[in-house]
Amino acid sequence: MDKLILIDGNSIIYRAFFAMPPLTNTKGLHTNAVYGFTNMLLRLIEDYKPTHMMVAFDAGKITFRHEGYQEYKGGREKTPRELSEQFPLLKELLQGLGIAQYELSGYEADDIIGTIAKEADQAGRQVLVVSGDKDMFQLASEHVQIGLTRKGVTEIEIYAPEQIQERYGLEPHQIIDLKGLMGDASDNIPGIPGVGEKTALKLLHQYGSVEEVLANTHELKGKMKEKIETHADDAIMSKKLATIYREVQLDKSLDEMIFNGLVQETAGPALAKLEFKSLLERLSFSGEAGLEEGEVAQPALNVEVTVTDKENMDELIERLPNIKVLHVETYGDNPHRAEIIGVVFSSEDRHDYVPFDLLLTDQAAPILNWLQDPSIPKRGYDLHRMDLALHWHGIAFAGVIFDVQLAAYLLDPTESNQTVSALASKYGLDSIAIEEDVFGKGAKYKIPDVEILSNHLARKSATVLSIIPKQEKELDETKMKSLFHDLEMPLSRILADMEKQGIEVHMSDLQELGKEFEAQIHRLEEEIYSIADTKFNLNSPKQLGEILFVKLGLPVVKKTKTGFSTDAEVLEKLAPYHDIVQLILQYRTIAKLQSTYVEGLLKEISPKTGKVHTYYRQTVAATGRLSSQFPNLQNIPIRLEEGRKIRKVFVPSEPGWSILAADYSQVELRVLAHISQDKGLIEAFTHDMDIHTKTAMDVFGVKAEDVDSNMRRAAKAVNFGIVYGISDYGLSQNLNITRKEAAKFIEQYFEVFQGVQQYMVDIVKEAKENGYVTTLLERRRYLPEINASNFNLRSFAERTAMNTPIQGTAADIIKLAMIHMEQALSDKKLKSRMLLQVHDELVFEVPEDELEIMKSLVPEIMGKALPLDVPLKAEVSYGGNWYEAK
DNA sequence: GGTGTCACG
DNA sequence: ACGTACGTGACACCA
Repeated sequence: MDKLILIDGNSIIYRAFFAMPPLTNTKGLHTNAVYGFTNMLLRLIEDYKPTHMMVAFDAGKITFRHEGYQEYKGGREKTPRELSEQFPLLKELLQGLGIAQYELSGYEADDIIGTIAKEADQAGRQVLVVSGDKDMFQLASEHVQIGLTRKGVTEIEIYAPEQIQERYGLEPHQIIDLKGLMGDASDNIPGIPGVGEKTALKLLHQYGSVEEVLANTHELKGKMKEKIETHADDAIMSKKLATIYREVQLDKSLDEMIFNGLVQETAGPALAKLEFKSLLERLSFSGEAGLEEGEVAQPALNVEVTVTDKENMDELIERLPNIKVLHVETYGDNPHRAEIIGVVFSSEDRHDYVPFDLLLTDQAAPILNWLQDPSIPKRGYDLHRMDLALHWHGIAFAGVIFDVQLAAYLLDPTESNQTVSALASKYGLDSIAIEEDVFGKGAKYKIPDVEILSNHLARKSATVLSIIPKQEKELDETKMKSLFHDLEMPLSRILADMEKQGIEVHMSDLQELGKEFEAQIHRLEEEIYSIADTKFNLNSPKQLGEILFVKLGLPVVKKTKTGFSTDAEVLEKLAPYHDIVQLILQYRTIAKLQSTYVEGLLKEISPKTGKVHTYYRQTVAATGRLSSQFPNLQNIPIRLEEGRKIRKVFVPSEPGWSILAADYSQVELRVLAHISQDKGLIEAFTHDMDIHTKTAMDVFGVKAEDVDSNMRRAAKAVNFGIVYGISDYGLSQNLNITRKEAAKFIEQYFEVFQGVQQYMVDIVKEAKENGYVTTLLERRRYLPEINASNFNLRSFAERTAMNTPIQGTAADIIKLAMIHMEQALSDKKLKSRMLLQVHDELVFEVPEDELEIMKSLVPEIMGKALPLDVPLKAEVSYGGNWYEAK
């Protein structure tokens, strides 16, 4: 039995546009409407399994309806540019998916649909018309149903004549009479003024049609009669306008609409081009009935996998010289604690899977030697993680030269989905299963049978292998080859070494500190409960809000999505009203220290080493910075004394050694001075002036000795603001002043630092032209929203354009310094070890006899990391623990 | 899993 | 008029 689906393309893309949140691809094209459309399309295909499909579009602006009525569809909002640019995208996608589309000059989509539906109906074929427009109801019949989109777009509601009867008490053909009487504001169809749906329905239930209503006006009375009589012509014309023309001369046959499922070869690339990754993944692996549980549908990808056992291991050993890609499959988020499931060794024509246990047998020794030989180049995806996992299993992995994840990060640092599966889509390669489908997620994680497992891992490894040349080309085109090979790749080795080394935490001291915090927490809790006269969960913002704003009736300063805001900023403002507030602030401070820095840190101490081994992530921060996890050692307290004490438990791992820390002084502002070439800023740093005081002098026009603490504080905030991509609103919030005052500060600042102002203008312009910004070392960040018509999105992108080159260049610089530092330590055969990086600070542990040399070596190397037009300065300090190194 | 809060640069 | 400072990660709630 034939089943036709006819889609009103214009209507659905409109609905989709307004139903979907904004969405742009990396090229800055809006794709939300196409995305919504596609989602709906896939759902339709799944649910209705059509044999024929066609999407109709309006063609041109003037249709035959305008011949009689110029104002038809007048008064409509102009189609937003964000939508109009999506029409060609949709049409191209449909072509790729293998779905017929049709438009005919002078006709609207519904006329085409009406004509086809009529023919199909007469032939007895089942038809589903999909639209967001109720006008389509007039087409309903025994064989023709109308699918009307609901609130969103993916949900559709089916109307057969019975449902229309139920809803309006009308036959489908009477829908045009309804429109004739009540009109349609969105199409500028007038109808009869003052007649809405209710009146129109009443009249139609009585008389049946517009003509009959007009013939019987004598039976009506009052205003109604008058209006209908004076607007009789309008009603007739409106009915005509609402009538779908069903006699269009079509030059398209039913055969051209045959739908045999999506055309895999072209659908993949078309979806990939739009960067619809989730759809790509969904398409490849769903809706294919008949799979056993745990089995994953795999589209054709020529991968043969050999599962290694004792008998055939020698084959693999012989092939080792040909291996191009290595994949170590791990389980667990924290690579220091990850289990290793197995390893794949890939060359173009063969993939060997080795279960990890087998790798630890004597027979596998040559394989281990291969893994540990630094002169043998290794390529793969996330080698950093593999290295750590192997390390804790006693294998000293070496020789990495190309990491696909790291390359993917440089090519688009804002892409959060960098899985091999996502990269396969990006490069239009045969898709591979997503991890969740193979292993299950969370508690349901289960390693599948070796057959499925080895096949999946081999496919992954094969994909990695074919991605490498594509990335090499792209890195070349984007001038990031050197950044990749000379900076990020070597850095990944250094980070892994720092992480393996770890930093010692004095456990019993930390526990002692925990006891002190515990006592304070207890005391504060008691006091707070007694003042509040009730016990409640102090850690629950909801319950706390209830106490403060309902029970105690304190003024509400700020609201969150879910209720009252109780953050520190709010509590500071409430402090004068009630004694309880200060106590809550203290409680919050100590509770944070206790849960995150005492209990949290204790949990992370390795029983094996007595140290914490953080994991630096090199592929998450959009600006090029590192991030730190398990535990995060980049946010250990320092600003408040209570918290700063935590630093005392970070100690050297060998007796007699010291902790030495060196931090860059004002790197970001120095970078800004260099990039902007601002004369005043360069001058200030050349003479190593206190930059905030200098800013205060210039902005407020006073002498150095007349800068008071308030002026310096304001100047400091302005400097921060500049680095963040300043806005008067942001500055006013930070300084607690009015927006006008903030704007005045900014104006004065730019008056003095005109080079900075020019930079801000230029960088935004550059971003708008290129679609991206870069750092000094050519690190790149795309800003697809830089030309958005939405003010917020655009402003955000503009601030990012100002900030990223600054923050990113600072990140480049310290990464360079780390590479130079590691080189120097090894050249000079020093025993000192680099342990931590905190954005602008490096932390070492240093033996007694190297203190002197390190005190001068570290700042020297940091200072020379990258020559700028202003000096770079690093300040060094040391002591028996991290607290004392201040 | 999302939200609020807070620690750092 | 619009309403956010830039970049992260961890913890505790709560549905």
